[in-house]
Amino acid sequence: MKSFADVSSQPHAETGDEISARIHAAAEELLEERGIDGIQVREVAERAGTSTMGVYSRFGGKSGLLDSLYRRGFERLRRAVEPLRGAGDANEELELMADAYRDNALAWPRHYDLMFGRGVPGFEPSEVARAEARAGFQVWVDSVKRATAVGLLSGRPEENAFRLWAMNHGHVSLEMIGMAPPGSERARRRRHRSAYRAFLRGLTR
Amino acid sequence: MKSFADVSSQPHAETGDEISARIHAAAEELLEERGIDGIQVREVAERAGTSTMGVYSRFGGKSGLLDSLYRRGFERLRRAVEPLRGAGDANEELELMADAYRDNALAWPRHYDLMFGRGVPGFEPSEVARAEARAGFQVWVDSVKRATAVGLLSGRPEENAFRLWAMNHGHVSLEMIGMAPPGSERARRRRHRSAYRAFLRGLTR
DNA sequence: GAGAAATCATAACAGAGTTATTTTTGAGTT
DNA sequence: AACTCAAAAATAACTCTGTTATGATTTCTC
Repeated sequence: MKSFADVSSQPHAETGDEISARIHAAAEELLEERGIDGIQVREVAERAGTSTMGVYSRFGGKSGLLDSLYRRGFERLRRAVEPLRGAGDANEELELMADAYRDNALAWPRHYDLMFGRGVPGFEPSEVARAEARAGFQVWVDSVKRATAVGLLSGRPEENAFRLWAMNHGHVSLEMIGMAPPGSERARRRRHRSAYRAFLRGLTR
Repeated sequence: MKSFADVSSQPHAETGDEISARIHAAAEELLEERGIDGIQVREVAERAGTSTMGVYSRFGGKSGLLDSLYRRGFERLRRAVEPLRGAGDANEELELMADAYRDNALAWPRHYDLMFGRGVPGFEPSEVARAEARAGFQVWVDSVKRATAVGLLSGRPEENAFRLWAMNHGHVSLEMIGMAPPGSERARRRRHRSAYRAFLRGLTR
């Protein structure tokens, strides 16, 4: 794997043809099945019914493929969280979003690894991909704004949304590498949720 | 890199001889110089003035070497935080520890990557190494206990210490992958510290 | 319908971890 | 002091995987 910078303009799989979609799907399958280093160009190509060159002509190589999966991961996360806007009052909305964040991460753990860099040799997401990832963050900002408007939170929404994200990510991430205190899924879920509540109390003036 | 499980009993570099120490030092140098995939067995061996086999006979291969670096990373983190016990009142102590956590992570970013899995192909730390890492967590628990005793925090110390850790890790980790809102080092440091303060408010009943 | 551009299959290349083989070294014994 | 044998080291070979090269083929454009 030599260069990553020169493939950042590769098309997202969504926009491609049938074979691109199959390649993408095969890579995604392998990702969750075997982890990030289970994604091998030859294997992906074979599963997609094409040759290794297909991955190069369509995605610009492994890096482009990973970039595409990265974008898919953030897109999926956004789609899990976005529909919750307006669900219940401002507090319930944020609580549900925090839950959804954790659920999504644990449902697609290897994807989450990719999105936050765990286990990825020399991969750096392209600028477009990173921009998309950050754009998904806007959903959080919006909900925090709502909560601020009704007096549930105080302070700059961007800052508080980032704190909320950091709290969520910190918990999920430590949980996923086995550093969280032991406990059942129920207990861990409860821990995450109560962390959200403490977060809320701390940011309310 | 084929197996990781069978090298977990390799000695820590500390306990080894002179050449082990040189190998370890070379690997550490390469880690911070070039990142995790800059650690190449051949290069490490050459810098240490030995042959590639030295890495195998002494560390059991690359995985054992990474395991040793992992342990070193957590040890260094512990050593950065531990001396702060008893520094100032319970609140100042925790605040200083949060600062020190961030400082250590940013001073040794590639090490931090290794400790929390960023960019590491198929590496899984050995059980001993993970146990050591978790043991370092006890320092936090102790300080949180102190804070709880003086009424600064309420709730189970283990839980709160974990939340504190998760908050710290979430912030540092997002900052390191460039997902934090833009700002100077001063601004980012302030953000991290104010997150600690909010954390504290949230956990005080 | 012809030429050009992209794509595909196959194979060759290169880097890096690992294993195998041979050489050297060093301790213990007589 | 010479010899034996085991451990460690050096060198080379092996393998896996990302990448690039090379013709052949298909597809798109004019």
